[in-house]
Amino acid sequence: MERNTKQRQEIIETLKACYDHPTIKELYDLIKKNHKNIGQATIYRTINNLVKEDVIRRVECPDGIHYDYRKDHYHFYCLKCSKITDVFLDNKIIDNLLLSSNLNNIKHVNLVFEGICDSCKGKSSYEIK
Amino acid sequence: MERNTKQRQEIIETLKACYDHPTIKELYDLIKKNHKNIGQATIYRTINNLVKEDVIRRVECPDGIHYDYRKDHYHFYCLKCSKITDVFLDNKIIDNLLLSSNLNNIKHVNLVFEGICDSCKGKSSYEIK
DNA sequence: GTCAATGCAAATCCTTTGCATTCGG
DNA sequence: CCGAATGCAAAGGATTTGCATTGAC
Repeated sequence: MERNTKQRQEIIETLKACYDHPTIKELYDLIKKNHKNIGQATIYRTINNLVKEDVIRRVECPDGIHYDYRKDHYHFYCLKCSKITDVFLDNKIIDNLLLSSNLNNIKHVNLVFEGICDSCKGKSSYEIK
Repeated sequence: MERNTKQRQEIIETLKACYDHPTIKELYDLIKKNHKNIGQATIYRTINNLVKEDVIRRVECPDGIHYDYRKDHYHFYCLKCSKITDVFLDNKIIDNLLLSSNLNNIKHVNLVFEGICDSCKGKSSYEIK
């Protein structure tokens, strides 16, 4: 169905090579380096398609939407420095969660732990960004 | 610290009376009915303050940010009709989740189950909005 | 009386759309 | 070739900001 264009390939490859959960703007800036006349409408359209096709994942955070190529884990968001880190959970834990929710037909569990990361822990007064 | 202004009261009361997770625009339209010259900048500023003060909660969904006055539960989002419903989970389940995440200093767990709701279940071809 | 909060308008930022052109199948 | 995807520019929304004024304390 979807055409395997240069742009689509580049977007997927860039996100795959990227372990730090870029926003769409960050992704656009990264891709611009290699492919300098890609249009931002292409990024928006392609990213939205990839999410619908379940090729990539949206990570919904307090500071906006980030994207992740990998889909086998969940996330931690630091309320102080906004850093996102991967959280790997046992399947059994998620099964338990689904079981006790009494829901069915769940396609995806959007799970973000929010708190203060270790390196921010020691620092003085924090402000939620 | 924060002044208890008419506008702030009205925003809190409106959200408290509201069980359907409004977006900021929906909240603005609701409040306009009673308080017709409130400025939208006030809504934005106040809502953001209330989130920081942990008085209200952001609900991050595929179709954008919704707000909830109540904080004792989680959410289900229907990928077909975009309806949000409350999901109550036993504290033990969340404790387990936190325990197996190996994280500490977690202030809040943002948890949204995404899937197809019962009333959309029967319907034909669905498209993720 | 003071200063934080408000209302208004403008500015800014983010995302989508229209359309002519390109290019994958 | 054909039609879906692209690039560009403009439109459309959403959110923030500057500033004079108001009102909570």
